[in-house]
Amino acid sequence: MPKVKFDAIYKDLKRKIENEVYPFQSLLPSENSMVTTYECSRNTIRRAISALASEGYVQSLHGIGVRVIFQPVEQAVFTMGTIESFQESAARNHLDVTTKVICFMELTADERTAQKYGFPVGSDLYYIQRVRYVDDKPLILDINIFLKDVVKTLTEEIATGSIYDYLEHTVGLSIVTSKRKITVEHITEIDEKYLELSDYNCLAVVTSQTFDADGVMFEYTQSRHRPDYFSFQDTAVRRHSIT
Amino acid sequence: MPKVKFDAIYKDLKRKIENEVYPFQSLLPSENSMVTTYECSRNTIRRAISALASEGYVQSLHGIGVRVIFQPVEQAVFTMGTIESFQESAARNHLDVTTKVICFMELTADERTAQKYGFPVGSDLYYIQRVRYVDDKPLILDINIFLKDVVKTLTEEIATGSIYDYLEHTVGLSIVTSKRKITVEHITEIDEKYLELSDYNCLAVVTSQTFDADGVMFEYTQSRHRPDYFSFQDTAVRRHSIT
DNA sequence: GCCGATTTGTCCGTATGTATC
DNA sequence: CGATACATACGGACAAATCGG
Repeated sequence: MPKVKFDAIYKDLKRKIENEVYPFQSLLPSENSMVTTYECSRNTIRRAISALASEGYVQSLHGIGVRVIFQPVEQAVFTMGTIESFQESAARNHLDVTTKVICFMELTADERTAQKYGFPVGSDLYYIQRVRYVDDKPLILDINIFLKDVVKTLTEEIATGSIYDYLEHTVGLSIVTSKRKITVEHITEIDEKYLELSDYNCLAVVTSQTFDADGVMFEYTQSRHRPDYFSFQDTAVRRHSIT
Repeated sequence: MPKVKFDAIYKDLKRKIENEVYPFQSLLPSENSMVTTYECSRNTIRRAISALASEGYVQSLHGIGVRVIFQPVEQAVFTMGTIESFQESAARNHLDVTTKVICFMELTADERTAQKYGFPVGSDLYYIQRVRYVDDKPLILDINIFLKDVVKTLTEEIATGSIYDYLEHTVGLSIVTSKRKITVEHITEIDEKYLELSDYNCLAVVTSQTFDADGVMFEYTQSRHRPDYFSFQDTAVRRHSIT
């Protein structure tokens, strides 16, 4: 159970929206009424609402109320949205997942490597290539580079499971911010070798840099997705400061 | 000038980070010290900081401070990130932009159309196809569908410019939430006809639904991007509630 | 290992402004 | 105009994490 109040309220509202206790297009109870039902301050209610708004669940309307704009979506086979690991995404969709490590090595960043990935020259790094299978179909080619200083001991066996699980629970690293970029690129020989690309000659590439709680970038990842199973979702809210 | 206090502070900090007054990896002044420099309450400071955090500019570290993790990026030719129009993106990068309308029609949503795009059956719609050129290169094929009730009068001439400008300023519509999905799809005949795709056989497709202030979805857009000029950026922050 | 200073995290109560109806 | 509802802002209180002595 979340012991943080606004988080508990956020989760409660989210659940009620997903279960259509508050259906699409309806208004949530007013902030003031929620203050009494949840026995908290209005600030706390507003924090929960703004979290929902940033996920595209609701929309605040000045002078009117907070409207539900969530609609249950037809989930693509593999959808990325918030910052979650492959394992988490797969689990959310009840999919059978395996991972094969095709390359596991340690290296030191030379000038070119440092420039390309953004690590300091001379850093000790892990370089890992993995193929991700969902229901025995090879869908993703992952290239991970980790800063050895931060992730400490990493083995091929750990890489077969969830590296993030390892980092969060065993090493005790709390992952915080992640910057991502999505592009579409021509396939390479490696892509062709490991992914069953049929007649696609390009694929979706998600590159991301992850920063740990000290603000150091400790991970660079490139996920190369088969187009037919790739989907990325996003909600954007425009600040209505139309000056 | 922003007359909203937290927004002014947000913009000031943002500028200082971009100009490296607060350089990469440094800590911002503590919240309490900013309370005195900006002459405001701590809540107001915290709102500004959290806006910066959600854009990947800074990272709050409990008990330590707020670390700058912004790094000036090599901008791709055309980068999408927040909810901004094609025109705005282009202007931000000082690009020369033209638009050609290749289809402009009105139609009424039948069963199939309504299902496919999420409009109510029987809605009156505008259906528009446009090609976007940047420096005379055809980069994007846009398919827009608008709810006629909301956008009122829309002409081919308006479609040649920025439809959003028209909607915001003339019709007075305040656009608020937008849900997007990014996929990679095979090219169609129309793509081939209008975009110079060289040897790519697929492209990046961004579909989005936009909701107005009343929570009505009034727009469905599919933007089909040439792979070599497509880039989407994103920052995700994980709530550290590792229960 | 403990303590205290610093710093961010959560929460409260209140006041005032502004938009809608 | 008044009632309702969200938006912004203030100031204060206590908790939790970090770090140096």
